[in-house]
Amino acid sequence: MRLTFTEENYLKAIYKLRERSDTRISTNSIASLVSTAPASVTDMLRKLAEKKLLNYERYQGVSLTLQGIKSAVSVIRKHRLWELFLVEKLGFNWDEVHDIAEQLEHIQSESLVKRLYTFLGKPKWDPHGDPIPDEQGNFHLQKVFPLATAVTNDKLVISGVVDHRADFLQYLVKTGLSIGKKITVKEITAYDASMTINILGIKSVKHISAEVAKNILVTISK
Amino acid sequence: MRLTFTEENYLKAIYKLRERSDTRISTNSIASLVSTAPASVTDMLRKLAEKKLLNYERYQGVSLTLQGIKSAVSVIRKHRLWELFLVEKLGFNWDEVHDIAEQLEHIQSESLVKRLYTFLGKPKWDPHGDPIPDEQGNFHLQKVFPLATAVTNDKLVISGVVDHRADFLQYLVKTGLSIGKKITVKEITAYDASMTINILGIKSVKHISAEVAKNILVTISK
DNA sequence: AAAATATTTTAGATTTACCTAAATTTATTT
DNA sequence: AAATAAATTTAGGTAAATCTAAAATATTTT
Repeated sequence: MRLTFTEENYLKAIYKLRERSDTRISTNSIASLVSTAPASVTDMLRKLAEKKLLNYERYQGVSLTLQGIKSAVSVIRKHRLWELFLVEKLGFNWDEVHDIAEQLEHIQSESLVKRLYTFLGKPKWDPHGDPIPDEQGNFHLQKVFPLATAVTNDKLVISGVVDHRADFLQYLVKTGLSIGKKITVKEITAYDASMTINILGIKSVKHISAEVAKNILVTISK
Repeated sequence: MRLTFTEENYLKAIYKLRERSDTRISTNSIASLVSTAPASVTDMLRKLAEKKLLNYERYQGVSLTLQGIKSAVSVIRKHRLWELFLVEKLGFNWDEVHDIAEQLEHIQSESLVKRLYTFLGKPKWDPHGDPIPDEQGNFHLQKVFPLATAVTNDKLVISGVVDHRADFLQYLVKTGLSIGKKITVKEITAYDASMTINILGIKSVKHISAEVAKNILVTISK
């Protein structure tokens, strides 16, 4: 089924809300994610329900159908592949690519996605550390957790972020905390939960606040 | 000025019609190029004239303003850069890329175009042999003419096509007549203007009709 | 130059995605 | 369990890009 630009954005937003928490997905939360009035969301939900992309009963919230999930994942896959392309091949910084990928994710061509995927070396992760679903829509699983929950002497790999805002990403880049970097937790200050960490290959240690640690995702380093 | 997808397509169509012949650009010809009803074209022309992208007086045809030309050339530049990307980097055949480039040409990001241009090695020609305008919108000039106007013993390089339809391009590929190929005109049959040519590096000669020769563009080989 | 034909424009609708304001339903307080 | 507040939907409209049918203008033919 061919979807419009706007329909795809709604499905993507609903998919993300579903991922973010497992409470009911409200009209208002969708409205704020896609930046429209709640009344417009109601219109669109009715339309998408008619197309069998989601289940909707007035006042009762929504849930994606299998078809809706597939469409959303396909858009997310394209978004992440394009982001990786922009960073890896065109040399953009990872904090500059979001808006361009928001446009590119709607380009319709199965063969284009297939070739782009191969061109990029069948990647599993995008530059923000988010997983890229495969052709069947399956995500490559990995135990990702916030750095804030780590303990002293943990050896970790930075694999993503919770907060995707540009100023946070810029701070990370400046501090040398980019995706893939291996770090060791040296010390955790009890009273404010701030952390002292070492970045592999760098002599000095870095001190980061609990707030920052909450927004950095890591995996165990083998 | 930010233009919509549709506005850009109208400007591109008008630019192409202007290139194709220097008679008046009619409402009907635009309508057929953008596949809409003439009445819709009238509406759009009025709108684009209001935005100072073209000069329009009812019943008198249109002409692009400087601003309109700039916008059209920018879209054409993006189209051709993306086509080259698809062929050179993703391995598409040159007869498969048009529809995808029609979508990609509308992605809005100056820095993306700049980086793509550099990534592709600041190219001057797209895979169909059409010139890619530079950042200032200037085309790299070259004396390109139809193969049909060549004479016996001319040594030429295939540099483009007049007819961009898929079946013609497929015929060319199958016959070995791709962009950049060097050829020599061996014989021209007087009564039907068909040609016998030799492709550099191939022993046998090829026989092509006058119709085909009219649709192949060549330059003098040095 | 009148008539016939072709082109172009106007008039009036439609569809998509949006809006605001008012009404309705659900959730939370008191 | 009323009352109040919050969330959601309905009602009625708008702008962009399209359409068909009819009217106006231009061009070509006789």
